[in-house]
Amino acid sequence: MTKEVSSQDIEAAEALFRDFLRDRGLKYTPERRMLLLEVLNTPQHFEAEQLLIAMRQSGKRVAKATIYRTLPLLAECGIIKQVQFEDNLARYEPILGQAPHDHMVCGQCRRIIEFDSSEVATLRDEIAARHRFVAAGHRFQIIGLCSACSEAEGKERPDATQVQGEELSYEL
Amino acid sequence: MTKEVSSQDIEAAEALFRDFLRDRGLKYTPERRMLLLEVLNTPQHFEAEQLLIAMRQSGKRVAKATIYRTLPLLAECGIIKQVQFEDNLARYEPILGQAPHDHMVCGQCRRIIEFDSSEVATLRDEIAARHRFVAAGHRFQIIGLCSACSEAEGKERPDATQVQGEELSYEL
DNA sequence: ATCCGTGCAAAGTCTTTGCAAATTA
DNA sequence: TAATTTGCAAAGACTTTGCACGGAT
Repeated sequence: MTKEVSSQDIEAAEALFRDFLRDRGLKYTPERRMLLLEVLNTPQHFEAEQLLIAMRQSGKRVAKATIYRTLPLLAECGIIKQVQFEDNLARYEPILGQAPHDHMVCGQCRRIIEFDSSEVATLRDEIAARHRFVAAGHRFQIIGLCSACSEAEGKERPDATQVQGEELSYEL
Repeated sequence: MTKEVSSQDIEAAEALFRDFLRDRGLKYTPERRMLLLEVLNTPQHFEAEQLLIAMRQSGKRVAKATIYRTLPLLAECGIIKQVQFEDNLARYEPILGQAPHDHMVCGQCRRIIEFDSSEVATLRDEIAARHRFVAAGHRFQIIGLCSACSEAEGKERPDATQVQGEELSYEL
């Protein structure tokens, strides 16, 4: 279930990032490139720490400070996006070729299910318009119980394998 | 523009909190009572620090640790609710007699506008059902520009007074 | 050559925790 | 009386920052 990233996507991302940096008088350093590649390889949400560990395992060494300094840049140029869950922790997710989506979080097993956000965006724009507000984006999250947990109601936590359907789901 | 809290509301809240505590073998201490009252008096969002300062000004002294320990209790019994904005800071808002609402945040002036969340809840339930997910709640936020800021586009930050309409709005 | 970036460690924020003394039920 | 709370300070988790050296244009 690993998200595939084509070499085309990688090139596009690199071009995007490089141009973004150049336009601001910033440099495309090996560290930034390594981070970009690592991020593109990350199937889902991640936080600074996880990225650091993953990189160490592939022998790519960067200081944590560099990660903290680079993530905002990647977010600003639209390669990744910050997402918030209950724990107030800075998480990010790659969004480059991804269709806009929001998340459903199971309060029991912490499983996260993504769903297309177009309807939400439509409603968002309607509501915003009513208040003479110009919507640029939104943050939406449904909290509840996934099918497995609502069926198990009261029983022990079902293990992840028994519920993997065709749905894109993963854990916090 | 201060939200009025009737003595009835206060009594109801106290009863709620007291019962909640009793049911769990916890005690209704003067500190918890002071915090409850202070929270009910807070018109909008607040964070631990603000609460502490507000209380000091009214001569009510409690340790910050007590605040951090009490807020989750008030949230658990439905008197307040945690809300998240961009900065990953623990904010809360009183929700006792309030109609469910979500927020619109102006990325320019940080003004926050509340809006009824019933439509969002409806859409949420539809989406959840499609994924065999049982929705218990949601977190929704529209990010964009408020009317004042979108008109001022590119100019300096409009000051809060010039845009106070009938809308409930306040700042982060 | 100049300005930017990295690493490292120190400093910051916000939040949680350990403990002894003080309270509540 | 027995168990919970509080206040205080120390500890924690996560993030930011200062600085000297190294690297990019």
